[in-house]
Amino acid sequence: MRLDIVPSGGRWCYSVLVSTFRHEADLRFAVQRLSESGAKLTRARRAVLEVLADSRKHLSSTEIVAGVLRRSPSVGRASVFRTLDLLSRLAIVRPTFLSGRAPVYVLMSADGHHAHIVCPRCLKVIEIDECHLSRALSKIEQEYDIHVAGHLLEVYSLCAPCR
Amino acid sequence: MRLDIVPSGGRWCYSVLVSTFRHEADLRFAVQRLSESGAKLTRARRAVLEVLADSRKHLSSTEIVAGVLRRSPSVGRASVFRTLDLLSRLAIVRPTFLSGRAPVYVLMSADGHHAHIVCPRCLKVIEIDECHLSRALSKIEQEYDIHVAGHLLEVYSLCAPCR
DNA sequence: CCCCTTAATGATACTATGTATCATTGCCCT
DNA sequence: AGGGCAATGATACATAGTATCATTAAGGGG
Repeated sequence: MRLDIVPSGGRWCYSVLVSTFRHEADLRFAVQRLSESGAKLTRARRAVLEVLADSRKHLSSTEIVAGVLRRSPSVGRASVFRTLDLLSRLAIVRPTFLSGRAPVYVLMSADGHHAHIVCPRCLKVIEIDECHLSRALSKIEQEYDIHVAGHLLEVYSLCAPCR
Repeated sequence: MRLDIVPSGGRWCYSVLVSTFRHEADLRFAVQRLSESGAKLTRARRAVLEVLADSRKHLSSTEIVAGVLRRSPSVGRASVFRTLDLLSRLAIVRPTFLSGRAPVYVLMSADGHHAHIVCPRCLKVIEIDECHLSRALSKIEQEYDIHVAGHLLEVYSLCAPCR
């Protein structure tokens, strides 16, 4: 079972991840990466992925647990956390600290990157589709003699209404 | 008291921040930003900053609490967390998830940015001094009509020994 | 330089988040 | 279809972070 595409968030990750699944395609991609890694597609894992895919907003671990219990009451709390850890190791989600009370899981794209803008006043999050980082990353690859597997970019900036 | 340069990490941040204070200059910058914000420079806050400044490695909230208690036994647990929250709101530190068991606080530079490479195998962290993002950020500023106040870049890549 | 205001503290008790354990189940390969 | 073993669910637990509130001390104004 191939893991560690990105370091696991570990204990605290679960409480701070929020989903940005927005399309059926994201769900299919996640299921595929899961099965490619050798992990079994169990009821608990399916439930977590479905909750993430169904949500139109970022979810905290608490919200994910609640959603899973609503959908599949027999799924255990611990399995939700285990699944979030797994998804995080597989770079399917990535925990970030967006706001104090609503930490979130962000979904990494298929090639392992994610970018968003956070407004520090209203805590709104704007997903960035194209982050224009390829040039900068090439330079970093050269300088540090590495091969970039993925990246997370957070930009802090007031949004238009807050300005 | 001007806050919210960057959203507070909130509850979970404290356990996942790690310091990257490495120079006296960083400490002075932090003290200055603290006083500029209107916050008082108390014994508890001084102790937290000194622990961060003294460490040559990333620290979890638990390690920070321990370090503060060693240095100033009278400082209360809660004040350490309150201070970490404050520092995070002032963009002096920023919580990130580096590894499962050793989440860390990263120090933002004076102009509000930070970048590092994380090796997903050995969890080593390499700080990036120059991240070459200015061009990419300009494009993002144009596209989204924002003025970037700071950013965090995490690059995931195996380090040389692990490759 | 010493009050005085009030932000901040420290102590305690508490809540919430994540985890170890382990007997049991069910996924998936052949 | 069956069996091995990954994964589960339940429970109890450990640890991280917070609310509360009486008390203290930072630091600005007089």
